[in-house]
Amino acid sequence: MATPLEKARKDPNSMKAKILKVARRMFGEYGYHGTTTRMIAKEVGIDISTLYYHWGEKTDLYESVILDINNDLRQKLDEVEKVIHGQPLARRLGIAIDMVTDYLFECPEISNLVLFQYFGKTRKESNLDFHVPDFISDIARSMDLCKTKESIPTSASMRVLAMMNSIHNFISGENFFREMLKLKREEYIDHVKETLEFILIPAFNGGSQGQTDINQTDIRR
Amino acid sequence: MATPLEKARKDPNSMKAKILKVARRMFGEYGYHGTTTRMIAKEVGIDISTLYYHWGEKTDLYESVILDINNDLRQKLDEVEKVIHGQPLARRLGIAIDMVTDYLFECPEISNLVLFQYFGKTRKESNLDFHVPDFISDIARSMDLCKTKESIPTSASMRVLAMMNSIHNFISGENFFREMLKLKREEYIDHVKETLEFILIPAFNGGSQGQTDINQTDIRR
DNA sequence: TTATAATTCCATCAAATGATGGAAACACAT
DNA sequence: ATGTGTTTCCATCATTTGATGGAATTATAA
Repeated sequence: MATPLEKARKDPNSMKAKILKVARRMFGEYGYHGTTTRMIAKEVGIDISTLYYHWGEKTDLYESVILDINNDLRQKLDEVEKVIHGQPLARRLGIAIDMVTDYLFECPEISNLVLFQYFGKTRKESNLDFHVPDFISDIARSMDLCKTKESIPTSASMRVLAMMNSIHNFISGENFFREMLKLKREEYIDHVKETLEFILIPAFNGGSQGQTDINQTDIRR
Repeated sequence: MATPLEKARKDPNSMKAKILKVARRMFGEYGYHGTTTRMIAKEVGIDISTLYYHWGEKTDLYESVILDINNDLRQKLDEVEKVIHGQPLARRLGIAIDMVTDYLFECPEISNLVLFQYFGKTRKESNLDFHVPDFISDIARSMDLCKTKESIPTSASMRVLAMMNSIHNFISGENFFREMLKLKREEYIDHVKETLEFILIPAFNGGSQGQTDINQTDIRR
C-alpha cells in the first residue's frame, strides 16, 4: 500500500486509477515525448496540478504505466499458460495466439507501450528494467523450446521475441493496416489470427505439419 | 530539381544532404516529438536557423525524411527482386532475408521510421501516404502469394506485412534485445537471420519442408 | 574589383511544456 | 460546529521549442 501504483490498483475508482488509465492510453498512442501532462489532465477532466499531486513527475507516471502494463501482461500470460497446459504443441500455440490476441485487442496500449519500449529512445534514459526476460523464459519453456527455466538458449529467446512481436505489431498497427486494407475491425482481427497461425504454427511445429490451410482447422476458438 | 529533397539527393555533400542524413538518424532514434530541431542542428554543427533556411518547417523536414527512406527501401527491394528472380521459393526467401537484413542493419533508421509510421500517432496528422501498398503487392507477387499485381488477396498482404515487420522489429530492437541477450553485434545479426529463417521459411514454403535445423543448410549466404 | 545572390549566424519571439506554491473546497471524525 | 487532513484548482515560473528578421559572411558572376 506504499506506492501510488499500488494505491491505484487497490481502488480502480480512485483518481489515481483514472489518471493511470488515461495515461496508459495516451502514452501508448503518442509515445513519451508526444504526450504532454496537459493532454492527460484534460482527457481526465482535471487540472494539471491535480495530476502532479497524485503522480509527481511525468517520468514517474510513465514508469508506473510501464510497470502496470507489465503486470497486466504477465498476469494474462500466466492465465494462458494454465489453459494450454498439457495440450499438444500446435493446439497450445493456436489457443495462445487466440487468447493473447483477443486480450491485446482489448488493451492495445499494452502493445503500443511494449513496442515503444523496444524501439524508441527517451532522451533522458530511464533505469527501469522491463522484466522482459521473465516473459521470454516462461513462454520458451511453455513451448518446448527449452527444458529448464534457467539457461534458455539464445535462439529460443529470439524465437519467442519474434512471436510476441508479430502479435504486438498487428495490434499496434491496427489503425494503419486496417485503413490500408480497408477492413472492418472484426475482419481485421480474424485476418490477424489467421496470419499469425500461418506464420507461427508451421515454424514451431517443426515445419512438418499441415499446408497453408491449417487455418481452416478447428484450432481456433 | 525542384524540391529540397531532390537537391539533397543530387549533391550528397550539400548542406541539405548533411542535414537530411542527420535528421533521418535522429527522427529514427527519438521519433518525431522526441527530436527537436535544435538537436538536429547541433549534431550537424550548424545554427538552428540554417536548418530552417534549408528545410523550412519541422514537419516538412520529417516528410522529406519519410519520402527519402521510402525511396531507399523501394530501390533496395527492386535490387533484391532482380537477384532472387527465378530461384525456388525457399532459396528466394533465404536470399531476400539475408540481403534485406544486411541492408537494414546498415541503415537501421529505416526500420525505426517505418515502425514509427505504423505504430505512432503524431498529434498533428500528416496527410502523407506512405506507399506501403506498393511494396506489399510487389513482395506478394515475388513470393507466389498472388498471380497478378492487381487484386492481391488480403491474406497475402497480411503475410507480407508480418514478414516485413518481423525483420524491422529485430533491426529496430537491436539495442534493447542485444543488451538483453548479452550478444555482440555480429552474433546478434546471425541470430536474427537464423530466427527469421526459422519463422518465415516453413510458413511460406508450405509448412512441409525441413525441421527446425533448416537453419543449418546452405540457404544463407 | 564590384555587384549580386546564396548561405550562415546572432538575437529574439511567441507558444508550449514541465512543474510548483498557495488558496479554496471537500471529507470526516470528534 | 470545529478542527484536521486530503484533494482540487487558479495563478504563475522557468525552460524548452518551433520559428523568423536581419545583419554578417561567403560564394559567384561580370
